[in-house]
Amino acid sequence: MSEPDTPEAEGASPDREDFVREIVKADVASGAVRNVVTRFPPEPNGYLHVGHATSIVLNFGIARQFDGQCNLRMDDTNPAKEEVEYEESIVTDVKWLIAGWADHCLGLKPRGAVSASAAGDYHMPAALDGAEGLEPFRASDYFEALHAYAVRLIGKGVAYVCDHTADEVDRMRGAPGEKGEESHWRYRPVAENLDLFARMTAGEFPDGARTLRARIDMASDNVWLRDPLLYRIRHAEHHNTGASWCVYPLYDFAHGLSDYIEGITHSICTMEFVPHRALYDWILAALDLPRRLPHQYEFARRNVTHTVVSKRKLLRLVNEDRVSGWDDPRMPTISGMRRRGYPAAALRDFATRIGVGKRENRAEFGLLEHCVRENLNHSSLRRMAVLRPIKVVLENYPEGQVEHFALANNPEDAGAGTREVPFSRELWIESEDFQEVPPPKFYRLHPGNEVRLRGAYLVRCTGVTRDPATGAVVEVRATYDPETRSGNAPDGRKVKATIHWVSAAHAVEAEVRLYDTLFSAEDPEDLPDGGDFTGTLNPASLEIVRNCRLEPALGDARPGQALQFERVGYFVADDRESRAVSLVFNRTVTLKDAWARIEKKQGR
RNA sequence: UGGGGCGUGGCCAAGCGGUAAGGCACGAGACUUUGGAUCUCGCAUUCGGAGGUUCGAAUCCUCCCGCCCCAGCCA
Repeated sequence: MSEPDTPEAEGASPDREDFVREIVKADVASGAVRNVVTRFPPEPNGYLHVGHATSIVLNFGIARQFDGQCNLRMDDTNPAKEEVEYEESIVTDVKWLIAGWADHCLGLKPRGAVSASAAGDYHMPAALDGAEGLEPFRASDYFEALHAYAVRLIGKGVAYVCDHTADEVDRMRGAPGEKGEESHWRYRPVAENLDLFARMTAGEFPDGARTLRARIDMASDNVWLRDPLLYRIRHAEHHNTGASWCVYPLYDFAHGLSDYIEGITHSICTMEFVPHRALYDWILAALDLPRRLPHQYEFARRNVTHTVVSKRKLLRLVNEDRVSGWDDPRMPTISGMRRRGYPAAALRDFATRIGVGKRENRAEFGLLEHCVRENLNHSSLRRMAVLRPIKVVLENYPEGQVEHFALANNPEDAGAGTREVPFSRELWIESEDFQEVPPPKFYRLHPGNEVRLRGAYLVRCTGVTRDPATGAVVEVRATYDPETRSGNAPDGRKVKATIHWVSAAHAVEAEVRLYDTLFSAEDPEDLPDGGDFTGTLNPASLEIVRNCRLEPALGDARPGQALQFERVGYFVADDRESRAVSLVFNRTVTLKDAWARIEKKQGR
């Protein structure tokens, strides 16, 4: 089959074929669907996380591939759990994730609620691109429409007001495998239902006193078809509609109709909603709607090792101060990953690589890191930073002399230019780059050995200076070869290692935060009986290193700018914590470390 | 014990009756002024299991096994 799809803005992740795309493609080919419209409908009761990211990439990716659109919608039908703070973070995160990739597919709407057409249809298509004052769609902007649809259902005799208590309803629904019991009010006359529903809406009854239910089949094998609840009474203010309502629709009633109102063609959700599909279809079919009906398709939620994505658990981490907040760089939230320095394109690449399927899955965290490294290798500025400094004195380098070396900002990208790095007699090097007694295969600095100082000279270690009291090495002594300026020896001799350095006199100090996975366990939720997931929290997930010595160019690092501290890892200045007095850098991800593997093999 | 979904290498995942893609991880080597990057090579005689249909089965049929979801007035 020919592939009309165009090459990607980011060559690494072409839109992949998956079962959802196959369905969409077939619908377009058959003419069943003309304009593809998907939607991303989070409930604003928490911050978006990696799982949402994969859903965003799927939904916007499809919109993008088929020249359609993807509506951002707040699924805000529960006034008790939702907040504007979350809504704002969701908009920010979605825009950030799709920026430069699918912005043109983002479906938004003008302010305000839907209203009915003359024919009584409720339709709210996305606003034209570039229109003023757009905002996300909101299920709460359909409350009026939803209510009208509920009244129609009552009028058709397929919905009724039920007076049973919550406990009774639960009990009468019956367990899977047995039949349910019909409500005493199941055959209430239409007029009485209409009156009661109006009075529920008017606030005559307390919370929980009555509900509106669909009359479907109490004997169904599918428990979601056993007269599901459509509306409940909640005397609560809603963050969008204020005190206008005291009855609120439930998910199953609101969702399919919201899809219909927006003209969604493919409503993609996760596997746990498979049993709900029959209800989704029932509601839409029962209303005799004039326009094409949306359809629901389900895929398996994507999981990642060493983390959790349940909102309840993420909320606990925040509330119990296990992390500094929703955007703690260790959090699997989009805002956390952004703050940690993960590029949006890397997240999209990750989502594309793990694919879309119906199987349970848990992608390795290492794959996410791979995607981040691959992106950053091409985009980050190289800098030198010594995290745990030890001083090296070049015995034969003139005191007071300063040279400047022009080092490439990115060897992978000649266009990135160079910057000047000062060099002098006293330097800081990484303490782990010096070993007084070198282990096997250790090519870096040790007495008698010669190494290259990146972009500068070859130096040979001549010895150490010790603290007379403790005997500890306080300083490494070395000589440099003036003939090796810029790193090559005229006699052609080779060194096996290149190490990074910072001129002591010119160094900038900073604090660096090293992150590891938040949880030690691959699956933090796979617990021995009765255990709590916080028990698998990684005690070493954050290490703060102070008094790091950085090359001067890092003194004015711009927050958000991707950096590679050569030989150490990728970093980003923290826009929240950095102050003039002490810069703070977050480690995005380490560089791959072949030496660590050798050490491991050597059993150390 | 009802209904539904799913089982392809360590992880993810193509495959849609014609003889097991790809990525990550891992291993070996080359190259290297980042022990980074890059490059090369290796890595499932077999697709949860057992039968059957077929010239031919991961793909079709039957039975079995395993895992997950569903009894919120949450989404």
